[in-house]
Amino acid sequence: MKQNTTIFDLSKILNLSTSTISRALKDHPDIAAETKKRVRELAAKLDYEPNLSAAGLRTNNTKELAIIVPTLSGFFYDSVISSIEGEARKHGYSLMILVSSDDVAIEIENLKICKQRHVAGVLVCLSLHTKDLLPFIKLQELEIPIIFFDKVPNSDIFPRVSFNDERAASLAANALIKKKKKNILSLFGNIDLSITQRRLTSYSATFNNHFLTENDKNYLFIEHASSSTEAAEIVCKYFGGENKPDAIFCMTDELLIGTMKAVQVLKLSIPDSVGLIAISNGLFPKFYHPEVTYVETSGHSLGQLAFSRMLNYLQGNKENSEISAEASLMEGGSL
Amino acid sequence: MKQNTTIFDLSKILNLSTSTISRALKDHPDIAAETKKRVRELAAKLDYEPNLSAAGLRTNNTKELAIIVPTLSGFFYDSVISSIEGEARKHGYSLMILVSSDDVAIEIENLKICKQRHVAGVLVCLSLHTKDLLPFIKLQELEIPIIFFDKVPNSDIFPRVSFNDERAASLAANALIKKKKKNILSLFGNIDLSITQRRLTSYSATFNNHFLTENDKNYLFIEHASSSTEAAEIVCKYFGGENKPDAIFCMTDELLIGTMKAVQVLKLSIPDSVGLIAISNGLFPKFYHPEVTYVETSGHSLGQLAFSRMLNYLQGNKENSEISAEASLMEGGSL
DNA sequence: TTGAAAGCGCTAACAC
DNA sequence: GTGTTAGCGCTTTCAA
Repeated sequence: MKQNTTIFDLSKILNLSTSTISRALKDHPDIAAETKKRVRELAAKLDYEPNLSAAGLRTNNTKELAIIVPTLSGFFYDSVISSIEGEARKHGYSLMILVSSDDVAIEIENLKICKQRHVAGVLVCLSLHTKDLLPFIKLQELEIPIIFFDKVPNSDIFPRVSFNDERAASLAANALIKKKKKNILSLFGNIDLSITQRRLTSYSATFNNHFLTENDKNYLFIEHASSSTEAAEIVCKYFGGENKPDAIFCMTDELLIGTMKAVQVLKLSIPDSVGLIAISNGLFPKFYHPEVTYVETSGHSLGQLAFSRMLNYLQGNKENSEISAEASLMEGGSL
Repeated sequence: MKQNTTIFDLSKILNLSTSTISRALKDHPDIAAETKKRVRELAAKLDYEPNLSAAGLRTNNTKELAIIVPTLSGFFYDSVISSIEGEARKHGYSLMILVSSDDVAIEIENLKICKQRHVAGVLVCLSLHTKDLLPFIKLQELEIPIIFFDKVPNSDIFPRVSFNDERAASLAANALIKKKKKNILSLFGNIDLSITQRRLTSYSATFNNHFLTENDKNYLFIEHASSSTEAAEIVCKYFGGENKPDAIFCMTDELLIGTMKAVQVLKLSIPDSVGLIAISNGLFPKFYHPEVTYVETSGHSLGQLAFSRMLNYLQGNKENSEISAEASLMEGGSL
């Protein structure tokens, strides 16, 4: 086995001390330019790379971040992770990935791993049923910053980054109002989730406010589905009946996929026989023809925002507010 | 700041040496059961967790794996990573994620990070245009095992795990032959990629072999597209003409997505007016109605296989062969 | 401008 | 069955 070159090897060859080598490699101002040059050249020649375990042990700065997500194979977290990984590398951090599978026990295990590895920080999207924040608080007490993103706790002792769900939902509602849709099948996710509650409340309120002032009426058929299959079934049911909706709203990409499958089954023509709008990451709407009009809640932006807050925090700016990533309407041809 | 509990803290409280603590926590046979119990109880009480940087430095075993992928936001690598992360955690390993963005320079930088972090092993899917294997060889010389998956080098000094592309393509071809399709629009990816070449060669050969013995004829329209948009354009072109194909074959999910968009534009009825088959990860075919018949090349299986080879390698079984994950036909209703 | 020395937390050879 | 000790590779204080 070829041995790894260490700072000690370099010091012997150059007749310098290990501290000089260390400083030279870090471009420390005390070291003579000539010395730095010699050190750097030899380091390059011998393929020297610092051992980050050793440095991390010594300085208690591992330059490693962790991200905990409920799942990977969705259509969302991959884009968040991708965006954070890129930013992290730019700033000299590596990214460890931990999947909780929406299981509280695994989530706690993952936090333990973060502690064992002395990560510099953790980005967390809460699992579906996390109630107890104590494990997170304990980690924070050890000076490991936690930034919550997407599914964030209702607690102002943590920095949080999420979407402006209220605004996303009202943007969609306004788009439907503008198109004078009257019978709108409105598909929401599991009602127990706070994201569903926020989106639903704002969505309903937007319609109510409008029809209070306008001398007009419309009907919202609010339904809840927790999978794309369920969404498809609901759509089929509504379009099998007499009073067919003139528009469909989908709260998530998952529901959109189910809806579009039903649209194919029913051979509905979009937007002629029925209009369609969704809240989406932005990927799937482009896979259909006509492309689906959607309110964008982009994983990429959320990732950027989460990472920049992490960086701020690491630099000492420890603000614990919740910040929202903006949502905006993207016109396809479906409404 | 609350200090982290160390083995030294435990040793002082229990009046034992650090080595006894260390051994007790590792369930070393030399240590008395009673001692182990006392140590474990105190450790639990004080929330002791080992510092893996320190252990890694000492033993040169970081219990951390890295995975390098060309991209995350596809429809494939997320499932591979998800599967590997799960297995890795089960076996006490963490997973660091590195994205190369199909950029050779970033790929090399990523290997440097692996070296700096002294990872226990690296799982690599090559970037599109990697030619020089030297950086990988150097890493292997440092006793950091590398398992290539999916896009693997043509070099038998590394363990490799990939799909049996020849078999996947011939399965698809045989399904088309069985349905007596005569005019098949066959969409392949970029011809420069070895995966395209393997799939195309086997696909064509399967048809040729069949029509040598049968007194029958058919026409393959072989086209290459490097994006879903291009695929959609090609499909539209063919169905705008006179001699419309009676089936479409898509080599990847990306091409399938483009094809399905074109199908919606053209309002083609599947499978009545045109049959459809793809080689796919298995996710997208389920999003359409009827569900698309496909040959499955599952990211999940590939991940499992890659991890198990890594584990073998770490346990000393250093075999450098290429192993194939099987492909199998999944019947939807599209052919 | 450079060096000596201590120590981060852990493990393991060796001693008892 | 337990303790002593050295050392993994690095950073950093203090001294020269």
